[in-house]
Amino acid sequence: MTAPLLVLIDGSSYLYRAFHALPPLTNAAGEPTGAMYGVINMIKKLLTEYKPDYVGVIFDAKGETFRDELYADYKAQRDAMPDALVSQIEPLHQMIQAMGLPLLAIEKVEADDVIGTLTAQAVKKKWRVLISTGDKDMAQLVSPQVTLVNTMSQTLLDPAGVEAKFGLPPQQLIEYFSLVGDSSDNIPGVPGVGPKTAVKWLKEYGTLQNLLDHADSISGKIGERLRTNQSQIPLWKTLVTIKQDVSLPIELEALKPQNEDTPTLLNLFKRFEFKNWLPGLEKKTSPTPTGEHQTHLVIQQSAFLALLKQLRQAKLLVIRTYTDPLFSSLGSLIGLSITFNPADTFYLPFQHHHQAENLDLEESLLALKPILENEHILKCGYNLKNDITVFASHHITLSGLIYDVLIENCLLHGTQGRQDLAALASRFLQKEKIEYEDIAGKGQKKLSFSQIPLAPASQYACQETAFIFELHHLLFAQLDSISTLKNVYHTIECPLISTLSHIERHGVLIDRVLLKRQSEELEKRLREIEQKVYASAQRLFNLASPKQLQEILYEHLKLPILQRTATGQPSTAEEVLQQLALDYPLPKLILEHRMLSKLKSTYTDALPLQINAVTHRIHTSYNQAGTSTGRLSSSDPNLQNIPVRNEEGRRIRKAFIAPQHHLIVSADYSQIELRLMAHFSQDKKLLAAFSNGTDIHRATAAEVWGITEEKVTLEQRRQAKVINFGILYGMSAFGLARELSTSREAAQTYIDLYFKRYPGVQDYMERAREFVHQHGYVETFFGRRIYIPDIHDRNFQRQKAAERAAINGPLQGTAADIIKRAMNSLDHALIQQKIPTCMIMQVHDELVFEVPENQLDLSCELIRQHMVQAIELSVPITVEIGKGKNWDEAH
DNA sequence: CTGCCGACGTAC
DNA sequence: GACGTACGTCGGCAGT
Repeated sequence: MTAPLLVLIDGSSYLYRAFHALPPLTNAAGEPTGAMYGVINMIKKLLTEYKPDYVGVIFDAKGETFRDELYADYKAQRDAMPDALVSQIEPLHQMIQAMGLPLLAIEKVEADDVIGTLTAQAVKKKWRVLISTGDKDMAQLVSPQVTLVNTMSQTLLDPAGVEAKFGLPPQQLIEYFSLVGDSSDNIPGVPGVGPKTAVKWLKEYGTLQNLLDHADSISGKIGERLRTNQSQIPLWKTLVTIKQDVSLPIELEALKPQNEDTPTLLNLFKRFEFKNWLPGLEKKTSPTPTGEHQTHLVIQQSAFLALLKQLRQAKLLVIRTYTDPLFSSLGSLIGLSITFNPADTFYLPFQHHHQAENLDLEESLLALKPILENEHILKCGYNLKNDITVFASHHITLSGLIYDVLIENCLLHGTQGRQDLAALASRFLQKEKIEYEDIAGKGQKKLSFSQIPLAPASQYACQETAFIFELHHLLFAQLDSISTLKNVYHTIECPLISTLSHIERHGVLIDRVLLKRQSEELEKRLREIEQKVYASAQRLFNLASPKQLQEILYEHLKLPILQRTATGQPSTAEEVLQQLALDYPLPKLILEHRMLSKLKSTYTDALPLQINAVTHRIHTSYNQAGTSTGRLSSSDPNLQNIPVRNEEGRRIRKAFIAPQHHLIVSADYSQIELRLMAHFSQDKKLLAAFSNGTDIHRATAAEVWGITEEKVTLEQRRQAKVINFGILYGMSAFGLARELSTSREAAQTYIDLYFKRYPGVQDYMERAREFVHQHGYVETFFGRRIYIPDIHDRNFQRQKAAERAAINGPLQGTAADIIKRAMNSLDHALIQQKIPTCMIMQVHDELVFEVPENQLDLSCELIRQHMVQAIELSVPITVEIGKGKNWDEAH
């Protein structure tokens, strides 16, 4: 029987070498991956070649070690680790652990000393040891039982090898390095003494001590050097000696390789796109088990009753409703899938077209209602807002709403990539979901859910529910480990789900007739402009086509090309046409046409088509998981980009009306992001300006131009406003210059002056940049993370853009958190106090309400209070409230 | 006919 | 190249 083999891998040394030796690979998301790849590749080779009985992968832990304490300059020559390397450490550790390999990173102990100690312990047990490192210092550990291997250069070092390489046996290497020094650790040794001299001396005198005892007899300049440095040599010796007796929190026997955690490893390899290793792993994970969970199609009354019994005892129910897309969330329930353990999933058909096989909808819902409304039975789902709305239309208030895997994923992993259930299942469970198209078909003959035969429908629904259960299990464990995110989930996002459902369901009343009239008027004006344009250009063409317009302007009429689009085409964007309009007549007409056709196509024509036939209202959809910063987005239709900035556009808002005896109330946070900048930066001047309640743009103008506030002209105030907005977005001199139509130099002067007056703001920006480089995300006041993966992009411009996103992120994100908190507490208060005021829209820093006339003052006061109380900052929060018969008047 | 992308424009 | 976050419409083009 041969002695057990222990392989010790110097992870830090390889990580560093791989990072510098390999090309800077990244994945599609821009995360650097090269060093991880190199290290894992090396480990795999090593394992295949030596098949060790025990393995340890050792890394330096963060922080100082005894060597730093002994010698302040230890490794002082080394640059700070580059971000692109730092970011690879954590995932690399995860991979190694997922491979089942024991990983050691022990605080205050260097990897070398851990390796030395483990080696000594193994030698005592008569094990064989193979140390895999790129570091030549380790040669001092070599003995008949201990061999060194440099896996990158494929060289082995046994005692004979050491002798051949250094000219000395391993046991003399410590004294050798004490004399020669080690430039990679910033240990100088004796200046002037290199390998040759050191070997000569040690051969002649045997030991370092004997050499020092005879230091006087060494002649020449080199002898003098030895004598002057004599006192330092013991320190060098301590520093270069690898310790073999540190105390370790682990036994040698614990270094047995464990089973590989294939799913986790597969996740990591997928994320970092280590594609050549995926096939091997995928073979190991069992193929998608459609039969893994038992699906129960519940059509018998007896089966339904038995299920009810089990549901009542459940702690957590995963549910998912199915409706026909035509009626969407306001429509009625076609079926319901439900599970309390992923091994058994149930599908309850209510309105499928095979009528004989449906459960009775009314009767079943009546029986399910107490369970669905029971707050103590927690509910879990995917995009629960939809399910809440469906149940609400059946007079069921889904309660005990805790877990939405869509939102869990969004908080934990950001909004990158697809977030649909199929994508999450593939990404986190390595399971492929049945495509909806596979059961419903596509194109013309696409079936609505109620038309799909019962068997595939229930198979599909049960699989989804089982996946949601498993995803929740996985994602919640992650969420649970990050208390700040868990807090954001429970205090902000989770209550917001039902708040949004309320807003969407209530909808907004629209004056259809007014929009119709506006469309007709716009149509007329557009025709007139078109005729003029065709006359002027001497051609007929499609004004709405940038391509055709570009041909007319730049080829036919030969106007100067002032700017090009991202793809290199001559631009016809507004800004460019504004310029051209100064010298030519046509661009001005086109601009007017652009504005009017935008209004018509996007608003006056499109909005009426979105009016619900039953409620006569528009029911937008708010997406809670759609933006990186935590803002909501709105779609179908988007009510967050209704025009307001010019009179022409504002007419659209006149069509957003209150019903009889009601008014529209609009409440918006005043300068919320600049106030947050004041709070985050704690800049004295900015704090003071807000505390004094002065006009912030006027105050900024006064600071930048060095005048008193009274002397600020309207033009200066306007420019200061542009500067303030630019600051929030990290705008450059170039951007500011363009915005103010001034020179780059002048803009740079403004920026310099701004930072001089508000130094705290500059500090804030620098802190944000630093934070994002270190963590890959930034945080809001309440602890939400805004993930900025581009910060690791090798493309300089993208990295700069990522820094700007990092500056803006905490401001935009905290503002989003604040208004969400206000929405939740208002929604709750209005329901609790049975006030018939309804929240009907959110536009980032504005909330819009429909208020009965007789409740006006009370409601406005309530709204203001809840909005103001949503956060406590170093500066006051102010809310501006307007009222009117329509949204335009309410401003 | 359908789906995707670029260009443009609207909001905060 | 140069200002952060969204969504909708249109034309154009490649595919069915």
